[in-house]
Amino acid sequence: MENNSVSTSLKLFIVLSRAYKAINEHVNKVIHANGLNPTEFAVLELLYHKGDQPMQQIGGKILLASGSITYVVDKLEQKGLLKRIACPKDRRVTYAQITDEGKKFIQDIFPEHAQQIDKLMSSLSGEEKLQAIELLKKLGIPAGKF
Amino acid sequence: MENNSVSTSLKLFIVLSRAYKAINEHVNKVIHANGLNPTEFAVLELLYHKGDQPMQQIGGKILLASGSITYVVDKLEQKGLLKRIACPKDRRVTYAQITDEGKKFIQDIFPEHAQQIDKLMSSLSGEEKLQAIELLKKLGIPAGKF
DNA sequence: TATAATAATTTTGAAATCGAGATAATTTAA
DNA sequence: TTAAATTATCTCGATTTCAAAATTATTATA
Repeated sequence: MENNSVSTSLKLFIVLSRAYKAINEHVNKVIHANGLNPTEFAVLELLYHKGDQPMQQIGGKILLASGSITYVVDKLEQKGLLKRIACPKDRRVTYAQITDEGKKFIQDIFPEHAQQIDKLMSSLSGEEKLQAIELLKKLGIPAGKF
Repeated sequence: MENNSVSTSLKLFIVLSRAYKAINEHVNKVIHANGLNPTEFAVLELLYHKGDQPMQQIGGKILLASGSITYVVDKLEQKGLLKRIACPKDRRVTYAQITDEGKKFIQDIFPEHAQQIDKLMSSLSGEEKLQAIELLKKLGIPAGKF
């Protein structure tokens, strides 16, 4: 049974992918219906919940290449949902800052977003969700080692 | 605590996304190093493990728009890893079939692929993996309801 | 049997993402 | 202090994906 661990891992990989994609598909629909794509939403939500961010850090947090950040921030700036702020201490750095309009947008959208996710996860009990969180935490972190 | 369920679900959504992306990032690197992109690999693996598939079904199984299937199948056909077979019973339908070269490719790649996934998941014990599989199964399936 | 509705695939144009290189600013080291 | 290395952002070209429309084939209906 040396093979057993590998096939269990493969199975886990498959159900992980399915679960992620299935849930995301629905979440993305709501975001899209509100005129943003998932990446734009992720950036805006980051700024809303975590405050101003240097462009570069955005890339690290939502896993996006530097060229893509410029693109997404452009889009959001064109829509008036964020603005660029030059850093006074380091002129290489530009901060992205959510605008009042952006805040209003997130405030309008977020409750629906959160509730939809809750609905999509209603097949698990509260206890099961906590179990899943613990297991997935373990799974997510150590991948950096390889 | 009416809010508690929602915030637990949000947390689960976040760790699910992180785990998926973290693992996928590494898996994709190996695939890429072998000259395919993740979508091409998914199509080829599907054909290898499940046999010939009508174009349309491929889209359903790996969650891809019809136009994208044409594109990916073109790519794989150009690389000699699959071929199109006209359906004799319904001339609207085209089957994608893996070639011998394609089979050889998967046979070469798959063990490394599987072992890498096993490594990436080594932070969980066998028992934990089985738990995670059960929980994620529950999570993945019912999303179709919404 | 025609006609209309449905279905499968392809085509097309636009959007999103990446990676590599360019530019500009800062820091380190000689 | 100058030169080299590093860092942050942006630009550009290529790839991948989608959505909508076009094409071709089949099935259902009048």
